[in-house]
Amino acid sequence: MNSQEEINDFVRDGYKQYLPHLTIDPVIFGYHDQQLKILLLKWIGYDGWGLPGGFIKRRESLSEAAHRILQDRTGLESVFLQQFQVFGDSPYRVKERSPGEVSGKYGFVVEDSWLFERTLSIGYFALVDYSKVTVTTDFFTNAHQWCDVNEVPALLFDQNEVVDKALITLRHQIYHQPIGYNLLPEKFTLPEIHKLYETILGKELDPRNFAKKLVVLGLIKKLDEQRAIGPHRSPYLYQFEKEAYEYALKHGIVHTY
Amino acid sequence: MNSQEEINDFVRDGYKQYLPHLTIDPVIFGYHDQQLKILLLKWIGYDGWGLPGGFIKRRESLSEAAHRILQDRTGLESVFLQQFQVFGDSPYRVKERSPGEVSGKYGFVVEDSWLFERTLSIGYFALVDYSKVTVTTDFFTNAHQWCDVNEVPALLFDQNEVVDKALITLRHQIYHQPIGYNLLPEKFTLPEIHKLYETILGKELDPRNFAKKLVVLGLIKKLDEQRAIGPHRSPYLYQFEKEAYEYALKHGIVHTY
DNA sequence: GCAAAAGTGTTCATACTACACCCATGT
DNA sequence: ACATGGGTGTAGTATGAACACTTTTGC
Repeated sequence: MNSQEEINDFVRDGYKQYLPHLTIDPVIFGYHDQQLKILLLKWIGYDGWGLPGGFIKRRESLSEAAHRILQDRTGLESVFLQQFQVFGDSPYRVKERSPGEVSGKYGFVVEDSWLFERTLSIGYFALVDYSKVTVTTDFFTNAHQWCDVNEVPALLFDQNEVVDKALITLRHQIYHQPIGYNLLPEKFTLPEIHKLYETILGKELDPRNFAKKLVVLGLIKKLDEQRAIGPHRSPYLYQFEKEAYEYALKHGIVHTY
Repeated sequence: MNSQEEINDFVRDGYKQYLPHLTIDPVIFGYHDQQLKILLLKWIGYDGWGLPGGFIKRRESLSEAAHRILQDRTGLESVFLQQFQVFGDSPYRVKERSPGEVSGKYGFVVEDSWLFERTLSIGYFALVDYSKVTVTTDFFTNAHQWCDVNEVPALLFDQNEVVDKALITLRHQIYHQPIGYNLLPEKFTLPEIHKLYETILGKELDPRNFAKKLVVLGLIKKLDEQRAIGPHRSPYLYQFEKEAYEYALKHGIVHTY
């Protein structure tokens, strides 16, 4: 969507193709090089950073929409992607936007548009390896950045709340579901997965207890190979146990009363 | 909403007051007399049981809408009410409804209406004491029942999935948050709260371990009173520790790695 | 041999599980 | 006295937390 004609059509008639009042705003967590970042786009017209986002097509299921939006932005298919909350309480989510807020900022004037109406946002979060991502911007966005989760600037609307909640959900979830399948190479070392967990949780984890736990849960198995890593002892390689991993993804870990 | 004029107005022009394409469908869990039930309504025109539900007003926050809908149906304010998922994947949630599916069934013909358009549903669940509920039906619903969670009939659209997911979420949540404040009298006995947990979880819990846990967590405290219960030993009364309860509600219980 | 990172085992404390008997009450 | 439900304690097991030294490797 980049020709002026397409833009006009989207602004004027987009509601014929998309459901109004609803957007999907994915918080895309990218892990790479021992850092956890989120993808932000610079939105023209608002002059600030915000989440990628998109609308749901009228004849498309909700998860299809979420995956499509993620793929349009990042080029990735089949990553971990999960719905976590609908945002509809913030003042930004209740009021209409004024035409003046948008109109003119894109270089043309719009008097009325479905885009000015109130929109709720369905929050999703995704976990990707950001070195594999090719970010695509469009007419409404002219830049992107991978921003450290600890240094998120003020975002559009209530999106800081969305990001906070996504991070809380991710950290909560990591205690109940395995992660890493999409973030690590097929064969990885204990220090690698250990660091992944530390980075996501934002705290240190005892390496012995950590390794023990993963093995006891049967999520990973040690291979008979090692990786050379320069002037240091070669760590062993591990693999996820696919069945145990899938099972834990589906049924969760732990519970008591 | 019961006069014919109001109905017509709602069917024709309701979209001016409400957001289209979105409903809130609360699964209202009612506990009473050691049974866990959900509230179902009989929907005219579909000739089947379904969840209560409602639309979001254009100038109303999402949680206000959820509470309003709950209150309209049950008369209750300030109960435990929580969003858990948006449903937009089932075939019922992707296609439009045909006018023929609705029109005529209410005793009048409608050719086109915002109600025929695709709707996604935001799932909420609530926990109430159903002996305190006064169910209100309206033009579209002509009966209600409290239905045991283990005997839920086939419901409209994908609502069985909604109910299943609500129950799973409730059972999961009970391990991480205290419940009972809205379901038990202010002073209650150990056997009462014990049975509450057993009923919700659908399994037996050792009474000694259960009581111990609640006390260790500091959620309840023993009072110096007993309740007479006929020809048996009088059980002690307990109260929730409000601060600990609120704290646990907000921050959750447990976690490890 | 040295610097840097990997690997590994044990102890202690806490939390969970399982289990059975006596007590209080009204009839 | 008896039937019914309420109340309580302990021992065994499993799990989590804390903690330090040795090994490997390339230079």
